[in-house]
Amino acid sequence: MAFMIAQRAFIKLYLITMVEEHRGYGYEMLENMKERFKSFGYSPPQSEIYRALHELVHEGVFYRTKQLKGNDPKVDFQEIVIYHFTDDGREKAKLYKKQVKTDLDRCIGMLTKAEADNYN
Amino acid sequence: MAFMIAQRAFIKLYLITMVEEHRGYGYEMLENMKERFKSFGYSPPQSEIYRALHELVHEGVFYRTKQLKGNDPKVDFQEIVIYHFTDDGREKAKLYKKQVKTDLDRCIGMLTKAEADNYN
DNA sequence: GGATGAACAATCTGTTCATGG
DNA sequence: CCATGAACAGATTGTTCATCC
Repeated sequence: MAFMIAQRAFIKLYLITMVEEHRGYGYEMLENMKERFKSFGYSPPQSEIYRALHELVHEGVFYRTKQLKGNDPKVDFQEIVIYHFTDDGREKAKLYKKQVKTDLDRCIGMLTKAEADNYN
Repeated sequence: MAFMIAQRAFIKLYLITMVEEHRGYGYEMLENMKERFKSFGYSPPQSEIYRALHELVHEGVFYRTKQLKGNDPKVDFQEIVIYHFTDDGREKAKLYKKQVKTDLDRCIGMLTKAEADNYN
């Protein structure tokens, strides 16, 4: 058993939730996470977001489509990659989230214990 | 800023507290931590304990003395390494613990937030 | 600046090996 | 088995570079 939850798993958890909510593409999700954790002084590195996305694709949870960001190609040629659940991806994701939940609880327990054990 | 607290820091925290309480040597502290976290399925690896101890010595927090485990050399020749605070080690340790406390709080906050954000 | 991807280097961690009583 | 230490291999991570619009 590992010590703490890995950053990778933590990010995957958020990515899955964001895809559930149809927030689509990498860069946007990166900015979203940065904003959420700004007050914690944590800024997920860009590379980790993409690695996590690639892994989820590789694991058969997501598949990718490409589209232009703007609806009118004349206006914006920026191509973005959108992620969607595969047929059994939703089920896989559900299971994954369940496992992560267990791990989150375990980590919170250990950290709380450490505070109790080491500070008055 | 790193994502989560490092295992190294977590272990150092416990080592400092244990030395404060005059629980002396590496192997014993290892067993102690294993026992404490057994229910969490976490078993700190032996190498990490020693690395953490070496670092604390290197950082000038601890110094080492050697002694035989049994008081009677005829009974037990097992040599053990005892750790003590250096002159300014106590102060350094206090500061270190303070920093770790901040980090523990931060981590608990992030993990709790993750549960709130990703589960119902 | 927005968006994606890959390469690279550093760090951290887990397992194994080595030594001795 | 108790006790310490080091070596080694692998995984994770952070920074940087590359590319395109």
